[in-house]
Amino acid sequence: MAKIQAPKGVSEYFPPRSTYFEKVRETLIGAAKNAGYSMMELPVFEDTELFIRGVGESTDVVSKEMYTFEDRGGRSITLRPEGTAGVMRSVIEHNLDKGQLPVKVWYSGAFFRAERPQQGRYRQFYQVGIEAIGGSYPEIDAEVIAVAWRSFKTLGLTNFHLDITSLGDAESRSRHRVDLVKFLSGLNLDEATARRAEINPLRLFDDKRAEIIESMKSAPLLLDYLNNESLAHFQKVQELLTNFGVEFRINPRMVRGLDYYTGTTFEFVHDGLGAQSGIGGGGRYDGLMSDLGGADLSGIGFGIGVDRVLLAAEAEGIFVTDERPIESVKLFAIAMGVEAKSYVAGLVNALRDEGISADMAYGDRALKGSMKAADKSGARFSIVIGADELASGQAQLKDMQSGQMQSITIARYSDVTQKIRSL
RNA sequence: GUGGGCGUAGCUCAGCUGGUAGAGCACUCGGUUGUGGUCCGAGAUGUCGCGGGUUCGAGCCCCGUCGCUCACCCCA
Repeated sequence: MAKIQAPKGVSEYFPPRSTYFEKVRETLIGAAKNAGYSMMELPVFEDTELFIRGVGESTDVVSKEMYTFEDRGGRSITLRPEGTAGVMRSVIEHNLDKGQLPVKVWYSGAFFRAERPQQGRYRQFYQVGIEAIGGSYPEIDAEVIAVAWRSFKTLGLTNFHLDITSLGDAESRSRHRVDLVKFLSGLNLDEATARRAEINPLRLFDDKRAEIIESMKSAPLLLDYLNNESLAHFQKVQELLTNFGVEFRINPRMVRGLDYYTGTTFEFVHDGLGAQSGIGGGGRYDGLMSDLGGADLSGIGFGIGVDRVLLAAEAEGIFVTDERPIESVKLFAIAMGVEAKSYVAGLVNALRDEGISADMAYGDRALKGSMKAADKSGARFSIVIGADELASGQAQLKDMQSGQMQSITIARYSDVTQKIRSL
């Protein structure tokens, strides 16, 4: 029988690495909760129109990276390539924007893009994101950035940096665009590059080729075109971040791939990854809500790539790969002989009933093998129970770290649960 | 979509100018009638990615194909 393989480019996590993945995700979510964000659980597929209108038809994400299919009713469905559009749709649909503002929510889940996979880039990947909708105060910009910053710090990441810039408001952007296009027309660009410039002239700032980087050095920067209002907002955000102790650098050449961004935008970059070095990013979006048929509210949010943060954490040696699980059970019980087997199964079940984590050795392994299983499980204590122990009502409880043993009563399950709870 | 590298044990990999398949780790058992981590010994495990070709003989050479991977592009 031929083995069935996972579809190309998907990431999967299984023990022991899955425990690290979980730790990363929980840390990111924890930072969001800690700042007053509430959970939102959304569908992984949406009406295709949502992403065309929300993310922007001209973006690469929409034009060539979406998983789009027709459902049985003939509707065009797309597996979500990002999280913000879905959140907006749901907020509008359920009138959350008519309640108290800002609406602050977090989400976590799988996202899909049909790209050629490589290190840190998958066709199904995981993101944790937050959105704060309704309110264009600089304090919210600073809060959102600080939440991401704090989550990375809490994880123990050090080898990363934060780039920020402002794309200003529509007025600032269109003034800049005129000059930028004029500048680019004076450059001798190849056909593919010229086409990219036509779709989004800002893209050229992101080009990795040395000659393009060189010729873009004298290109007009959007940051220099911000009007007073946009500039004041951006300066306030910087001031707040500095007060918070969040380190950042202003990168006027930073480019984001989604069309909806306006004003403050930011990106977290890790230095220990391959080519896919962005571990998270986001920004403000002024017109998105109204474009999707909602109230004309501004919002700001970020998306953090869980897969990439895990890679980054591993690159920094945050997770020591000693095979021992980081989360383990309190007691590991081993039975010697058949009668003891059912006693032990009952004991483990009783412990679990009491909320005490417990596991056991199955089958007829030699004691040595069962002790090895106890060791591997990372259990805090182990206990061996055979005919002798059942007869005497006493057994040796072993501390797996120190190796010390103590005699405990096992006559009733409650004797054991009480004892274990007290340790 | 474009280019490079690689497919041999569960994992990481070795395998000479073609001659019938190896190591380390992990696993199981034993050394120590019932106490793990260290040490020692033994054992099990392979359609050498798949299909074809050349050859007396292919893991090795040739062609095709599938997969993985890294980079471009793009992005989390």
